[in-house]
Amino acid sequence: MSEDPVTPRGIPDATVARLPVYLRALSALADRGIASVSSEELATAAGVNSAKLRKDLSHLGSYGVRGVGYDVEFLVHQIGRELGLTQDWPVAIVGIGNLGHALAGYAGFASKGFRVVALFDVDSTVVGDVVAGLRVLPLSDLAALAGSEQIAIGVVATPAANAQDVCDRLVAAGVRSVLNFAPCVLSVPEGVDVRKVDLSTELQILAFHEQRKAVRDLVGTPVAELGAARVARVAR
Amino acid sequence: MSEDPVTPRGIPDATVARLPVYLRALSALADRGIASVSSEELATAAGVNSAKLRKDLSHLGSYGVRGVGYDVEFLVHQIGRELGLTQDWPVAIVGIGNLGHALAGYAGFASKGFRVVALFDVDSTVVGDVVAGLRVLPLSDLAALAGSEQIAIGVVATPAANAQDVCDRLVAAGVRSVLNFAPCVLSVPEGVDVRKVDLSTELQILAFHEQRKAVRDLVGTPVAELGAARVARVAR
DNA sequence: ACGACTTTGTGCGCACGTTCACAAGCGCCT
DNA sequence: AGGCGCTTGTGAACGTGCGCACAAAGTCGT
Repeated sequence: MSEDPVTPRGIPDATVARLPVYLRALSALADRGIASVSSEELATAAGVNSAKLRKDLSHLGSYGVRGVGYDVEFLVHQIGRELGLTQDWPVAIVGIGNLGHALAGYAGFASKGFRVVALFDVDSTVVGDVVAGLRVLPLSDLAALAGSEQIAIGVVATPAANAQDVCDRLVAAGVRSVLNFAPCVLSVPEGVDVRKVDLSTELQILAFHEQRKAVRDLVGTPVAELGAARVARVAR
Repeated sequence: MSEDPVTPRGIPDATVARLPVYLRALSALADRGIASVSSEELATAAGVNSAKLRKDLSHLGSYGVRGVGYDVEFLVHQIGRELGLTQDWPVAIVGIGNLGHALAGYAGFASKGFRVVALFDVDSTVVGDVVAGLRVLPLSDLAALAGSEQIAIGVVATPAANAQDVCDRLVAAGVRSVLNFAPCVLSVPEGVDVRKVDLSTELQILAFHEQRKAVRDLVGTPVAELGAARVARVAR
């Protein structure tokens, strides 16, 4: 539901997820004055396999010259256009706590055409403050913004308890792309995209692997059955 | 390189990535006093397919009673143990800017056994400040911490330019799990895990889909070839 | 005590993503 | 001008993950 395995007749999701990485690597190369790059070099810079990189880029079109490589400047432009970075994306942040503050002030937003245009919070002690040059508005003002300036992307930086309510209001205000920092699942109607950024989840995944490594070290076996955890399963 | 497609002889990566979500949903149920839950209910709460949920859980063992469901309390314990949440994970945060501040004060850390034990920064105007009850140490003190208290997880919250250097120092200090918030790829030796949390990337992915939706709306065609972007490709 | 109902655990087919390996294509050097 | 070397673009094989659908297994009612 509300999730396409592949962008219809277009670029695979896995590829789309990597394009920003390529773009950043290319930008870095451009800053260093490098005009041309081979798939091998770019792949190393982006931390991926060169064949994967080439297949990814081939989805955009046949840019790139055999025997030479890719024109850095040109590729930056093409990827940027494909990602929709030529236009300006108005962003609203809801929840101006610690994280919301940090997000509002994050320089990485502006550099790629994302413009924070509104900040919201329920807490009346925060409303009215000026953060990163913007006055924090009460959450009730969100509905009004639907008519005036359209918001493309809504960022949810509230506690989990309020996240669904905030999300619903964003959707009601016409937002169809939500970036969720709250540790919870958001349910949205068809046609609305949600992406989750979850600190706690990432840490737990790291902890899992860390635990694996610790056990491996103790046992000294390179790839050992973990015992303890699944005695019952082995015994079945 | 340095990335296992599947945890050897163990739980698939895709499953591990979902376990924290299940855990959170289960904790919420437990808080509401619910003792038992079916795969269907839990799957809905976690936003996944029920068959997928059952298969995921089956990797941990055969907990769950046919005709009844899963014992919430017990499952919380099992998933927690599998993720290594029964132990305490010492975390160090490097880069106490806007984001570092927010991370240091993030309550979600403590709740799952992650304990922030040290804060570092290069900036001498920040060093010495007390953030979230911890004194910010100079980056040069990082090496010393390797001997005394072992750090399990290092969080990189610096600008991209410093990230690789910081990461190298963390690894040198014995850290084998890194959570990277800097918008860049980190290269690490074998045996070290890196997970990336990237604002800008997430926004760009949302922008891509948003652009697709905008084009679809304009054209009115449900699943249309996008033209413009790939005329050259069609003509081949 | 037995049968009907419910829910788990999983075998199987399918689609997606990744990687290898190579043919096609382009520039450069002689 | 022609061949040689380099790099792209992609066909094909492989592995992984996902979801359906069903048998196994346990509970509850009578």
